[in-house]
Amino acid sequence: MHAPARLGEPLAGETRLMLRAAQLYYRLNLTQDQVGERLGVSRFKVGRLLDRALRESAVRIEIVHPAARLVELEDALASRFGLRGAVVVDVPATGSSPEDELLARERVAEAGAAHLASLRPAGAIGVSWGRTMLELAAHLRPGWTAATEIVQLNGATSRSAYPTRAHEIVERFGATSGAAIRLMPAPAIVGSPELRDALEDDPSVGETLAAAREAGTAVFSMGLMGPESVHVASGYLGEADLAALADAGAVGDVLGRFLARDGRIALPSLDRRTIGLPLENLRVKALTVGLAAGAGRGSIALAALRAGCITVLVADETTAAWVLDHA
Amino acid sequence: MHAPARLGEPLAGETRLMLRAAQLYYRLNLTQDQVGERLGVSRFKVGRLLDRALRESAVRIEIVHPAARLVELEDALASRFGLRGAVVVDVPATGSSPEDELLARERVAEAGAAHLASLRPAGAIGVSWGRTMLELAAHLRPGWTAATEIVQLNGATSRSAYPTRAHEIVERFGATSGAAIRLMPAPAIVGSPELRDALEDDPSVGETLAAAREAGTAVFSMGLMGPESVHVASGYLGEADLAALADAGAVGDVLGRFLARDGRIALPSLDRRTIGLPLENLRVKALTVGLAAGAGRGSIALAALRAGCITVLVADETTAAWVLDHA
DNA sequence: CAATCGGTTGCACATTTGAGCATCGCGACC
DNA sequence: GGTCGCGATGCTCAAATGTGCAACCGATTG
Repeated sequence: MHAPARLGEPLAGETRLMLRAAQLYYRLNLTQDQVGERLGVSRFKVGRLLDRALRESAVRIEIVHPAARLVELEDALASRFGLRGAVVVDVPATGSSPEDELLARERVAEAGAAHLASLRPAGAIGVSWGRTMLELAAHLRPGWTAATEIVQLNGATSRSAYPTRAHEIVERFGATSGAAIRLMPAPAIVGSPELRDALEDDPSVGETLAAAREAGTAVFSMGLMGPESVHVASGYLGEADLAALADAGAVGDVLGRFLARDGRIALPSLDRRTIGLPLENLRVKALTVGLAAGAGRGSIALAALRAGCITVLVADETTAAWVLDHA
Repeated sequence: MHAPARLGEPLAGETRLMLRAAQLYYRLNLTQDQVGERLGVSRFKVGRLLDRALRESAVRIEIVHPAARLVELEDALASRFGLRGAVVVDVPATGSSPEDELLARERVAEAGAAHLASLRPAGAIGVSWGRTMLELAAHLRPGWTAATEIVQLNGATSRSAYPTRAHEIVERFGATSGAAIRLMPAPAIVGSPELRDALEDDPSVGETLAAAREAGTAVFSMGLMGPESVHVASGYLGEADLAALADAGAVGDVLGRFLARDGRIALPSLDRRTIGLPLENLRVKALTVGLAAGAGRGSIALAALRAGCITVLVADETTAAWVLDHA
C-alpha cells in the first residue's frame, strides 16, 4: 500500500496524471483509449495508471445501497459456517416488544417462504411447527414447488388449551405443493424415555419418523428457552424441566431438542423423552432451512449452526449480526 | 433514477441479486462470468444487474485522493475558460500573512516552472518580471527546453531603491535554456504618452518589442493593485495614479497594464504611458502562461482570463476556487 | 566504457465487456 | 381466444480491457 501524497508536497506529475485519468475514466466514462488521447499517453499507460489508483485506493468503490449490509451478513454467515445459503431480512424496529417480535416473525417467515420456493425442493419435505412455521406456511403460494410428501418432523399434539396448529402447517405445505402429508401423532415431549420409545415404535409415529429420516429437505424454526417458549405454553415442559434446562445451559430448541451454547444437547435425559427426528438425522440432509426470528434468538441460532443442523439460515438482521459477533 | 428500496419493504429478489453481484464483482474482482456462475444467472444478466446498480447509484465510485480536488479545479478552469491547461497547486496555509504569501508564491512558481518545462516551448519566449517570475526562473532546471531567444515583455528598469531584478529573470531563462536574451531597457510606466512612444520608437526598446510580438510563448505573473504592488515599490506608480486606478475599478495588472474586473483596460490614459507588449498581441500567442499566487489574486486572475490573455493558468487552490466561484 | 539491472514502455494476443438484435413469455386489451 | 405490446433473456459480434513479453532507457557499477 502506497502512502497518499502528503498535502503540501509538490504533486508528482504521475499522480496528477493518475487522478486526471481516474476523473476522465470514472466520472466521464471515457474509454481508456479516449483518456489516453486527451492526456497524451498510450492506453496502456492509462490502464496502469488506473490500476495504481485502485491499488493505492485513490479511488474507492463502495456499495451504498441500504440493503447492502444484509447481503454482506448473508455472505459472512454462509462462508463462516459453510452454509449453502443465508437470508437476512431487514426488520424496521427490532426491540423486544411483542409487536416487534410479531413483525420480525412475519418478515422472516415471508422471506423464508420466498427463499424456500426459489430453491424448489423436490421429494419429501420435513417440517416442524411453531409460530414462525405457521407464518411461513401461510406465505407459501400454490405451486411453489412440486414435492411428493410433507412430513412432520417432531411431535406436536398439544395437551394444553393452547393449540400448536401443527396440522395446519403441514396441511398448507401439502395443499400448496400438491404433496401427500404425514403427521406425527404424538406429543413433542413425554414423561419418560420408555413412553417415548413405545410411541416411536408404534407404526403411527414410527412410519412418520422413518419418512422424516428419508426426507431430503427439512424446514424448521428455532425456539427460545424460557417461560414464554412454545413448549411451555403447549404444556410439554413444566417448571422442573425448565429449571433443569436452565441449569444445563440450554439456550433454545431445534425440533424440540434443547441445545447448549456449544451446540450439544443440553440435557440428554430430557432429549430421551423427546419425540421426533434426532439431530444426527437432520445433519445429513441435503437441505435444511432453519429460521430464527426475533430478539434473543441469536444464541439458539448459533448453537444450531454449531450443531451443524443448518444449511440455509433465515434470520433477521439483529440475529444475524449477533451470531457473527459471537461466533 | 430509481428510488432505493425503502427499508422495511421485502427486498425484491432482483435487488438482492444485484447487490450480491456488485459485491462479487467489485469487492472480490470476479469476472461477470464467474459472478454469473456463482449466482446461477447468465453473464448478460450480471452485466445488466451491474448496470442497474450503477444507474441507481447502489455502488458509488469516488476519487478520494487528497489532491483530487486540485485536478478537479484544473479541469473546471480549463473547460470554463477554454484554456489549454491549468495547474492548481495545493498550498498548506493560505492566509494573507507575508509568510503565507511567500509560500504560495514559491509553490506556484515551482509548479509553473515544472509545467512550463513539460510543455517544452520552442522558439522565442517572452517573459515578464516580478517576485513570482523571479521565483519561477530560480526553479528552471538547465536544459528544461531549447528556446532560441528569451525576450523581456515589458519595461522594467527600476527608478527606485527597490530593484526589479528583471534582468536576473531573463538571464536565468536564457542560461538554463541556452537561448539568447533580449532585454527591454525602459521603465514600465513613464510620465507621458509622448515619452512612451518616443521610447518605443527607439531601436533599443523597439526591437525588443518587435521580438516580443513575434514570440510564440509568453510567461507572466499577475500583479495586485494596491499600495504593496511592485509597481508602487519600484516607483512607477504614484499616489495620484493609484487613486485614479482605484476609481477606475482596476484589480491588478498583466505586463504592467491594469485591468478592471471585466478584463478591460481600467485606465486607458495610464495604459498609453505603459511600455511593453500590448495585450492584443498577448492574446494571439499560441502559449501564454499566467501565474497568480497568493491571497487576493483571484480578481486579477479572473480579469486576465476574461481578457483572453491566458492559455495556461497556474494558481494556488484558493485563487482557483475564487475564480470559479466568481466566474 | 562496457555490462548489467531495475523499471518503464508499447505491443500482440486472450479475455472480458458492452451494444444491438431476434426471440420468448406474459399480461393487457380487443 | 386471439393478438398486440412490453419487458426480459440470451445471442452474436465488436469494442474495450488485461496480460505476458520483448525492447528500451537511464543509472549504477565493475
